[in-house]
Amino acid sequence: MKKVSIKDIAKKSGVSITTVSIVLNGNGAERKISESVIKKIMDVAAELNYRPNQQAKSLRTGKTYTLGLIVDDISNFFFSHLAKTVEEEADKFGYTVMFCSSENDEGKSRNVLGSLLNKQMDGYMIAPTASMLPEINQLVQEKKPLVLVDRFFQTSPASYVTLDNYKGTFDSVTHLAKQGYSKIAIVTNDSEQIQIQERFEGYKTALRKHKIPFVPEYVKKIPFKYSAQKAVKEIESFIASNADIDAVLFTSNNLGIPGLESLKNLKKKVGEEIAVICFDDNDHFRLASPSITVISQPIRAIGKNALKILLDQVEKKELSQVRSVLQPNLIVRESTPVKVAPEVKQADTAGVKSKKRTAK
Amino acid sequence: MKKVSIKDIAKKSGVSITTVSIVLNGNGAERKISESVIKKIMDVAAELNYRPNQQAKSLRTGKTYTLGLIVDDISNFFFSHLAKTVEEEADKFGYTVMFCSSENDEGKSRNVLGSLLNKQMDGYMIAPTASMLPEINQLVQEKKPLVLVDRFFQTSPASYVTLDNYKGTFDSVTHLAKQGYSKIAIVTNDSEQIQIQERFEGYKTALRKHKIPFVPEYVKKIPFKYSAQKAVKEIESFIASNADIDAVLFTSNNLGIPGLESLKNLKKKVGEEIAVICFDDNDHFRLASPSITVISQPIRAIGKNALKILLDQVEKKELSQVRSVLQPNLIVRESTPVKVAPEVKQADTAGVKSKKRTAK
DNA sequence: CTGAAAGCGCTTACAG
DNA sequence: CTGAAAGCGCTTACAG
Repeated sequence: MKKVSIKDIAKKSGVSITTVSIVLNGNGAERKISESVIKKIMDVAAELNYRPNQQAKSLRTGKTYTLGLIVDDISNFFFSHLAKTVEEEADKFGYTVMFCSSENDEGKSRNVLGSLLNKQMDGYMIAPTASMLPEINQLVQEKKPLVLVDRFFQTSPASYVTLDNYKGTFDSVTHLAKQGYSKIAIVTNDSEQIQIQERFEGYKTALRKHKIPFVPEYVKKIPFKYSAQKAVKEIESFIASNADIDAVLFTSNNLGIPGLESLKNLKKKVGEEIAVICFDDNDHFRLASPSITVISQPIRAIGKNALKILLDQVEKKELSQVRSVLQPNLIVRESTPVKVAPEVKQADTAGVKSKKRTAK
Repeated sequence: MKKVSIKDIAKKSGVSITTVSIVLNGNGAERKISESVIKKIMDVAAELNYRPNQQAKSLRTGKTYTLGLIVDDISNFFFSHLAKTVEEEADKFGYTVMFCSSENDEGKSRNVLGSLLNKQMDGYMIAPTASMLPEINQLVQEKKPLVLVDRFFQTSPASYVTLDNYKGTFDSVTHLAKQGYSKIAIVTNDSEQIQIQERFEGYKTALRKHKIPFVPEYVKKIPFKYSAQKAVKEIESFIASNADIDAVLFTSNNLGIPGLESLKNLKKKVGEEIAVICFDDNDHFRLASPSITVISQPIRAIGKNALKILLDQVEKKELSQVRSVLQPNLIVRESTPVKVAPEVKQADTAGVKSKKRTAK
């Protein structure tokens, strides 16, 4: 009753394992195996409830039909939805996906990548941490199918799909400026990661364009490693000590949720006392009262694109670097109304800059 | 430059592959391989950037160090958090996890289970759909390590970890009754799944206990398959056509989010015009205004327990059925204040039942 | 202390 | 039309 193999089927059908293998792989007709033998083999296989051992197949053929996905944290809204899409799409092509969380940790990411490598994934989809650059380049050099998601390295030849992060924050600040806000804080991550940098650049450039002075005190950087609780505390004291800001931009889901909690704790009325924009949409931002204006990422498109790029490599259809940059989508909701300034000044961007702020 | 194997290391070190295998598995000392040979082999392996082929190892040893996880939908809050815990814990023991979404679909779940089976997982953790019963029993019969999560089959000898679902809804209704509500609706799934049934039982029993009549019109069952949008519409018309209800209980995250959206659309004031309790906690319920009273599941504990049960089977430490039932936690928030009835009746449960409702 | 050989379950030229 | 044999990259008795 133990594990049935093609050997068992061969014996029971009275043919060789070669024939069984051919038939089971659907090449019976092509190889002109007789109808009766094909039927016999199929029947016996079904009867014995045969399951091909993918390990053995892979060892022989070099294909595992398994893809490895490494993200920061699978429970994060963005990544779990990305994983869903990737899995759905992969399934269509007969691939299963193995996922790992890097926890944004150098050691952990090295470990999980190593273990995926040992398990011979057919391809790798990775949201890399900064420390992974050497490994990423090594993968490219070894010509392993690989696509980076959410982030990438400017110096690396690895393919990637990412968001136009710059545009995301640029559009946010532009929207805030148009609504009459001029004391726009940004809460972002303390990270060298390209997407974080670009979000910050978009913020600064948009301020300049709208003639709003850049105020270093309005910038808060939270380390990735902080727990949500710790982030809440930090953001709370940041907002409290900058009582004059009239708008705040959270550059990720992971910052926006704690951010809103901070504002709730401080009893700052969102949309009235302070305008809020968050990166990444989610249920809470949509359903909150007031609902939150967001920069939404086209998560499904990101996942689909990345998977396509990856499978094109796996199937050797496209091996050169492909860079896919998708556009974010500003969804205006209730948290960013036209500003009703105490001075009842016209909500005109040009007019707002006048009052030069002195460093505190 | 292609794939380095132990053969390459053997050649370069001038020893046999047997010796290489022994050393690489850390049994060099035990097998009394000379220090110098060990060092030589290790050096060569490092130099060649050797990676053991897990496929080959597995084929030989029968262990893949991979666990399969099948859930409804990995992007769902409950399951993505469960996945995170499972992955974290598995990693501690050297296992990687492969996840699949069954999408609550008979065909899809059969497919994903089949492909995991072919890939020879060391163990299976499954949130089974009703249709999976035969496959589940087959797994048990074949003595494959298996643990069910979130749901189980009363007739099946498979181990499981689940929530005391009955208590979850029972406590909810009790809380509502104590707060003075007596027209308590329930929005649940249209499903035979045990956990759904139990939640419904808890609701009915609690009503009886608090002498609140059970009103069939107050029950709304939404099919699993409905999209969130469709659920919103259904719940909206349900609430609209039962204007007299004073409280509503959503028996899952997947119902609570659309449910709150419905109430928002209807401009029904949560906590004032209608009390709300949801199953499963999440960011939105916690941060909403008013915040939502919930029955929270100890997701981490569920994941940890399930993984332990599974690994105990994998390592043959405990092979008999183990049933783990964890307790839910009622977190009272702002959506279920003491009822201020128009009649200013005492918030006394016994007194409330008086006014007999006529079927609409 | 170390190595030759068998075998895990498959596929794939090659031969007839 | 079908089969014998080699081999994928490992581990593991067994022998010396």
